[in-house]
Amino acid sequence: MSSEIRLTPTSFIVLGLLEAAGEATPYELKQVVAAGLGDFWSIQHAQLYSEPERLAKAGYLSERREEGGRRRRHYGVTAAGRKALRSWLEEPTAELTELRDPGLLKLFFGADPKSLAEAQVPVHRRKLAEYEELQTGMGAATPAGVRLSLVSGVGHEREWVRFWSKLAE
Amino acid sequence: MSSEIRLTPTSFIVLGLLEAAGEATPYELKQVVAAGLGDFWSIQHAQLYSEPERLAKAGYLSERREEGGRRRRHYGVTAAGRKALRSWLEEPTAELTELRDPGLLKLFFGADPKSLAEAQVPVHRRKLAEYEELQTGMGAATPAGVRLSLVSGVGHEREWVRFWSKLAE
DNA sequence: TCCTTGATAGTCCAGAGTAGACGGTTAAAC
DNA sequence: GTTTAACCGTCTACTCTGGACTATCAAGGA
Repeated sequence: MSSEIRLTPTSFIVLGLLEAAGEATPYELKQVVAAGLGDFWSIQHAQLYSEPERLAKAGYLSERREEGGRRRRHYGVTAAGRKALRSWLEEPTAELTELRDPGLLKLFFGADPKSLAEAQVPVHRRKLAEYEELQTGMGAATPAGVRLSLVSGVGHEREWVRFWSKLAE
Repeated sequence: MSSEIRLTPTSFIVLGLLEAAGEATPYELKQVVAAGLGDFWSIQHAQLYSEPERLAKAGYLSERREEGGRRRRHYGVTAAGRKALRSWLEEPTAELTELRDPGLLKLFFGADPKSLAEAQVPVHRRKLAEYEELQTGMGAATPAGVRLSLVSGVGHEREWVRFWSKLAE
């Protein structure tokens, strides 16, 4: 509740995950990210340790540290944190996707389309299959936002497979 | 040709652009990026000043500085730079796209799909139109890689328009 | 001729994010 | 009990970001 800090997408990821989880350690956050969210917004594991600390110092999270052993830190969202998350969610954004595709970059600069495509097709196929499997595994309890994000992910992976497959011919 | 440095995507963007341009100042690179490449891999203008300096110090670029006035620095690719670029281009990559979409992130965490979609549809439509216009403006001299990257961009923008339009209903 | 204005061009810095090495802790199996 | 593998956390060097700030130059008007 002291210094004002800039809230970045990373901040909202931490706030959003903690809001859903109730309370969690950085390690638990790391697992949640690895289980799915990481596909939509990659984040370094070290940040899941440093960012909560930063947010706690600014009053957005509460921190409880274990006494012995691993001395894990458990974080929870405070009222201020909840409010910041709400107002971020309520504000629609007109920002565009930031696309960073190493393969596309090479293609742009003149790499051989065919050999590039041959490397890209299988990984995109695999990703697509992974998404589709996640989709069939979702129950009625899955939040709408999570479901819709996956729909988007599937659409884009299909597009990639289409694109690279054509180049592979 | 002294210190070894890590070559990042930023490095290859600078090398690739300079290879195509022959020789250029950071400001000129900035304009090229703004004219198109920036859509595929965003890069901060300050980096177009610092990165060439870093590359020059490592021997990948030559540097010529104007004597008077603005003291512009003109950079060109050295043999070592050309070699590094070539071997990067020759190595296909299996890395996946890093997708960073602020709107999708909000959706994931429970933002209202409809109002989000209403903000997203117009900007994606505009981007799509911009890409299509670029496409029609391309001549026979346009490198294949540039043309193909645009094809990919169009495909993804269409996908975004499709996705958000459906949510806007 | 000098002045204003706007486009052109370059520098700087604090702080956020990345990549990955490294080191401790714990439970289970042998 | 000791080994082993999984679990968990910290650290550092470096890259990248966002944006403020300053300087240079060309053109047109007074």
